[in-house]
Amino acid sequence: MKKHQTTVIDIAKELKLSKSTVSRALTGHPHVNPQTRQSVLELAQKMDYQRNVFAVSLANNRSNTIGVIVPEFHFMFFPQVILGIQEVAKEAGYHVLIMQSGESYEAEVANAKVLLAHQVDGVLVSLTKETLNFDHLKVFQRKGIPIVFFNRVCDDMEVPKVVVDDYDGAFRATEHLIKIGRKRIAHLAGPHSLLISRKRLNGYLDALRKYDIPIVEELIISYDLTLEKVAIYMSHLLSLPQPPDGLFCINDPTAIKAIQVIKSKGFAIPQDIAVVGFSNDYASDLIEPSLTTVAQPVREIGKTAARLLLDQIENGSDKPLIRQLNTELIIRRSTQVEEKLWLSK
Amino acid sequence: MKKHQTTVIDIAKELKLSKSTVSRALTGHPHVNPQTRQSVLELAQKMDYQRNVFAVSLANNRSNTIGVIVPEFHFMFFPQVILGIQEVAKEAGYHVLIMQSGESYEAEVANAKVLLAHQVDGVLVSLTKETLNFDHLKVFQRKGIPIVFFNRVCDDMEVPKVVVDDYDGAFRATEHLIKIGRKRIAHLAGPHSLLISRKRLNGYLDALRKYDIPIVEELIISYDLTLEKVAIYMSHLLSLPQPPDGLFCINDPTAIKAIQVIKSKGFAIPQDIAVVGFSNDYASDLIEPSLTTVAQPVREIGKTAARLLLDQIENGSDKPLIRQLNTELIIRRSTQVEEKLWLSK
DNA sequence: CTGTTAGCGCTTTCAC
DNA sequence: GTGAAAGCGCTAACAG
Repeated sequence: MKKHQTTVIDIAKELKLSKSTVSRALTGHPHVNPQTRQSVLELAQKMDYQRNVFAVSLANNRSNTIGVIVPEFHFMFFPQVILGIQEVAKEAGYHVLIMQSGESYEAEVANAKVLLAHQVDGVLVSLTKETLNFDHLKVFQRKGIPIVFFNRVCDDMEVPKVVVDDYDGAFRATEHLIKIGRKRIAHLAGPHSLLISRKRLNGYLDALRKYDIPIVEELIISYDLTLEKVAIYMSHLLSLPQPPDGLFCINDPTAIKAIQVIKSKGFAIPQDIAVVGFSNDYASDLIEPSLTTVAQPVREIGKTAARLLLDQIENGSDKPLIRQLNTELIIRRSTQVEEKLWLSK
Repeated sequence: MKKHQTTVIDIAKELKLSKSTVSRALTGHPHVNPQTRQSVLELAQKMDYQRNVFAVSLANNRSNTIGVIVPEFHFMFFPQVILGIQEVAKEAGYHVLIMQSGESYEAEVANAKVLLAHQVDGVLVSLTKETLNFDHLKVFQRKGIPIVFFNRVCDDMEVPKVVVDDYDGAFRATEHLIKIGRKRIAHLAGPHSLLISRKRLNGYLDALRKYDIPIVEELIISYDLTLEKVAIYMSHLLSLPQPPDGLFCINDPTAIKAIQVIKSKGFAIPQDIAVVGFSNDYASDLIEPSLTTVAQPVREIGKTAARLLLDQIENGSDKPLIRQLNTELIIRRSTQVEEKLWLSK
């Protein structure tokens, strides 16, 4: 059974003070007799006193809490971003409420409601791949609760966003494949609903255009990020009369899965087909061959987004600026012939 | 700027009702005119009305929220467990507050305070590797707030716990190494502070004893799970006059790191040294050679822990039972000679 | 420096 | 079926 929790009144009675004084002592208000404060603090400690945030929030009409909504927890990307968010939030004295939507639009809507009900002072959100309607997020705007998007951003809303330069990353990844002599470069793209899919696709296309490589429709496959399907698409690509000699994947999990399929079909990487991913996942350096990929400053994304949000909360600045972080192409063995490897050591 | 949020009073005024009636209509109280309820619900919808959980919790003295404290987010284990927790909690109508301690005892203490302040109805906790004092958690008990440990459990407190059979898993992992003919089996163990380290160590020791393999002190290295150190320990082991021919690691990240070191030193896996991990991490099937490991029912751990907690919260049952889930030995190439591989296909 | 008072938004008796 | 009033625990003027 839940027992009675000790309140300021309990402490006040015990010390024959008023609850206001106790409250002041506890919150570190300046005009309190050091003696008084001392005894209040001690007694509070002894009685397991714990400020009831609900009462505080109710009284202050602010919760000192920010909410985070991410689409999934299946790979390391979002957990890492959250680490960055927590770091900044903690420093500023904010709690973080983490919600995870499991890539479901409905869950995202529900999560938004929960955060709203918890009176968060602001929200950081990365959309699910299903999200096409944004009413549940516009509610925050209407209520004047700052919102910042990161990674999977919403194009329809004029709020700050933190992204990496997906276009540029994809461009350079593709350019790298071209520079090592690949001519038939396939692209396993993400769903069109996600802006990042479209930006990465554009980077890929423009790189081909720049180097006058023909764009072959059948080499571009857009899919819903359900990893199981990668095997199907890769088998298809590899069984084409002219299979690709290069492959750029929307993200690392996709690329890693693709590598497994390619190897199982007896193709050599990178000799027959060179592969590039996107994200620099934990596993990309572990597989054989290690994966060339576009690294994102993951933790920095979280920190930047959190800073932007806190800035809005505390200073009310709300220019809908887009903070674009840089990516870095990390070249590993999936695009590197052996000789170069020796040279670089 | 945060704007005025719509309250029951706003709705009441608009509809010329009392706030009590509005409240009753909103909460689904039986004695309300269906007509009235209908109009209240509609207006609430239209006005973006959102129940203020703080006010509700304050009035009800319960939050319908459970807290979760995990040591880290660096690998997939805890995020996956949380998925299981959320699944069960959601179904029962509870919110989940996720806190992450970054393996720091101090952060864990702070996290416990936050949860306390948020009036959680119960807590699920997995300890940091630093945690040796449990006062911050005993506070929950004193306040009558149910607590359930999982994975990294506390031996000092009489509360329900959810673990996997670490001893048995370690025993079978070691036995497997013995059965493929290994005689000098090293063990990279976790810190003694963690019960799971001790249990896995015991499983390892007992397996050796059962098969009359001498226990060699110099082959057993206990470390603090700081992955960077694995290289040092492995180099040491491999440079012994008689290097080990088998290796059992406390967890998969350790084993994966060990494999990289072993390969870089020119030893063959599994011919020179066979390796077994623990957890069946996402990456264990991706590395070369793929890692034999002890799989844990990760999501099930979360679900079981959540169910145990909800049971305590709602029915007050609080037998300090220990729920032990089974592990499964997954044999992969890090302990398998090539021939067998062909046979099994 | 400290006490008094009102009120945050909601639920919940107790009347009618 | 609905309203009035009290109270959850805390903060924040306003007096003194």
